[in-house]
Amino acid sequence: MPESTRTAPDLAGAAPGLFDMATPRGRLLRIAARLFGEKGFAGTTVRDIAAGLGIQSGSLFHHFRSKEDILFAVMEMVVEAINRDLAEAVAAAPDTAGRVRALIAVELHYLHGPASDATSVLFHEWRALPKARRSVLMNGRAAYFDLWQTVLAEARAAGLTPIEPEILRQLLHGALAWTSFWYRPGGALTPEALVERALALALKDEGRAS
Amino acid sequence: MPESTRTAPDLAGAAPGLFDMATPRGRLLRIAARLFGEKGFAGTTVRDIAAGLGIQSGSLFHHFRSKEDILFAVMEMVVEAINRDLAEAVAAAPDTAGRVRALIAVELHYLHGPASDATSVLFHEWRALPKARRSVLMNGRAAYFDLWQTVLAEARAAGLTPIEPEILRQLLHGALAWTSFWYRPGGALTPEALVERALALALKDEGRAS
Amino acid sequence: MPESTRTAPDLAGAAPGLFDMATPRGRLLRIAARLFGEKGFAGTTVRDIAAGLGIQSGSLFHHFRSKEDILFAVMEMVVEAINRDLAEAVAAAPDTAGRVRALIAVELHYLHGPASDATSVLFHEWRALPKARRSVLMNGRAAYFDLWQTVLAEARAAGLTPIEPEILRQLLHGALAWTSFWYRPGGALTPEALVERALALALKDEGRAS
Amino acid sequence: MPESTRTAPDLAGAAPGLFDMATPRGRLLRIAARLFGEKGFAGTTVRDIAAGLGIQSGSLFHHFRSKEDILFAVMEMVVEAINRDLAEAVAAAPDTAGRVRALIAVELHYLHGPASDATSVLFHEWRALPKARRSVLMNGRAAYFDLWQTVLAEARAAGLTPIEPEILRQLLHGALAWTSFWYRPGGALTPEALVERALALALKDEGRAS
DNA sequence: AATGAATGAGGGTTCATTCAT
DNA sequence: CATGAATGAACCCTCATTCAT
Repeated sequence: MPESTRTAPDLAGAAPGLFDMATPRGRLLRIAARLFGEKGFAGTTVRDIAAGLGIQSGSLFHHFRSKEDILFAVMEMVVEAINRDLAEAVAAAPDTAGRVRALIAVELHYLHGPASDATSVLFHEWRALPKARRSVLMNGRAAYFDLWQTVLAEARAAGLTPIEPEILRQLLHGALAWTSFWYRPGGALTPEALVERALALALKDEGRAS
Repeated sequence: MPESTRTAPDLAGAAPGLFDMATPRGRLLRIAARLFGEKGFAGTTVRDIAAGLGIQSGSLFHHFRSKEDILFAVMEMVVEAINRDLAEAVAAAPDTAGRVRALIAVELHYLHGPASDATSVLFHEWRALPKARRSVLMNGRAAYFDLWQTVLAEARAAGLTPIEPEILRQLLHGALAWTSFWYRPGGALTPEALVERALALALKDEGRAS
Repeated sequence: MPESTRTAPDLAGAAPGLFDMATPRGRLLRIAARLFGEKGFAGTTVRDIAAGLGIQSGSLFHHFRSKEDILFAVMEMVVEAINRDLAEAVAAAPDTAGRVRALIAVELHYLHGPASDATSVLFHEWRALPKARRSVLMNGRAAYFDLWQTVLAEARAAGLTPIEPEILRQLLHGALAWTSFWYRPGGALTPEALVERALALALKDEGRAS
Repeated sequence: MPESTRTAPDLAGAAPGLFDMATPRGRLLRIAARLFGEKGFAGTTVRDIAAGLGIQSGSLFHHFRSKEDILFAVMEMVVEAINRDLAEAVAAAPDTAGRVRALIAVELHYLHGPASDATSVLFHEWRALPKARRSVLMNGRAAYFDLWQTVLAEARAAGLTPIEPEILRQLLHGALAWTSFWYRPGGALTPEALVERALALALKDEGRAS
């Protein structure tokens, strides 16, 4: 188990309000994120979303011009929030390994904390977007990818991994993104422990598992 | 780069005929796998598949009772083939690290070799199946998961990784499955090199990257 | 010919609005009943029904979840209405023979009056319903069958017929239901006269034909 | 109960081979009649019929040019057979009441004896035929209707019924045809007893029920 | 903003029928 | 005669979207 000084940033408090539940728009996005996450974008109908809000399906279109716009808005919110949190967490970390752990912790926190629905959607439903909008999103994620790559390059320079930063980033991203299919917090494996396992995967001699 | 003696099993020749192109059924599955891989199951219409075969959409239903049956058949074929190849490759490997490499190599071969379409579908479209059929598939994959877990337990016992076998299996599965979104053979990174990177991720002191 | 004092209840005015023509739903049911009666349930397409309403076929499904639901709704309305009218007519009849005549008159009125389309459908298209729904309908008709049987038992006790009530009920029901294939009001045989013929069939020494 | 001297013609032996089971065509018609009777013409597919014969659906069309032709052939066979039997039975009857009983007995025998499937189809599926073919069939039934009408006119002249022959014929036809929906031989009510009940319906002072 | 009836294109599927083998 | 793959039209139904109220 990680010692307290190496503990990942607290997972509970972050992204407490990815969506503003005080506004109809925020509530709509929250419901949509949940449904897209559960049943997929294609498997979710606008009627499902409307029913979740207690309104008629036609009324959705006063808030968004299309179902796809809803998906895009969900993704955009995650992109912005994750960018912000990631930068903060990395800045606060004391050393290279801490920065890698921070990246992993933030990503897992998004995948399994209060923003899990929306983050799942961002990670697993991007193929539902037309190419044009995908690239808009990719632009938004550029800073995020840069940050990962910078930190991983630093780690490699420090001899913590033999793998090229870009490849390692992709492999880790897959490993983390996939956790949304098998990991659920609340079981025997705590989120913090999962962070350590992923860190052990990323870096040699880090993250002792058990 | 891996030395020739440690080279992964040749990736080019395996699974040359996942589908029997001599039969209408085999051709249908091949086209369907490609389309499901490109546009997703929901995004592919039976008319798309029929057009790919040069027949009318109604004619599909002489070969399969439903679109879902086609998806299931595609997945089943991959499951069977991958089970077979995996067992063979592991049996032929000389030592623990070799067995882990064999697992990775076979999985990546399926993801990026001649069966890449079908394998992508298996890995990424399982949510399109009703729960009942998902579990049928999971039964078919039990041997596959067992094999992974056995080998990874062996690796951990040998001190090659600190991560619990089940967790490591899931993390690696995600890392590998995700490659279908970013990796394409034929570029600077050869399939064999990718195997070594994944191996370096899995095991300490293995798979020197560069 | 029946004397005026024995005349069956007036056939023209009853059930003026089996379907509420003020609502889209009521208009839909009316058209559907007519088409099902003319071409059978299987021979009627949802496009036929929609065309009869001047809307698109997809719009039907805002009112009913399936074509079968439309059929069921048509039948249900007849069952309820006929139950009500039958009970009223029997209650108003002065004696046993009058009660039998009331039963026949109401049944024929439904078969050839304003509700003729829907009643034909109820009598002749029940095989188009799945068994489960058939029995729901049968439950709804229990009161109706009971009434017939009670009155016919009374008639037999009075020596008006030698036939067991249940058998007589079935035979009469067939005789009356079948009239929808050969009888049309407006010809030489008035509805009232037809009632007397059916009564003569049911009871000895009643309903002098000519 | 009828005395033995008034017993209806034996029901067991007639129409033993409405269809010639020695020929493929005969077997096909037998299967088709059964399926049309059970599930209706519209509810029966040519594949159902073919499956019943153990052949492929395409092969049906070597015997009949269309599904409708099969229906028509089934009906034609019944019409011919029933015409023949009816004429014979009426000729053999000693008196007016005996002739009415013969008509009823033959009709019920067709509806519930070995030819029950085909007869049900003739009586209940005529709406599945296009008008043109319906009238061909009606021509074939003219002799049959004439016979009924002649006998019923005789009965009326003898004071056995007050109802006009044509109307009585239609009412009785309905009563008898409808038995295929509720009566099954083998129960408490024997076919012979059912004949007597129908006779009691048709004629005053005949057919004592119990 | 919300309604709810309507749209209209498209979806998966069925099925009688054809025809080369 | 039988096959079985294919046809092609039609079927019931879904669903994102529109719009008058």
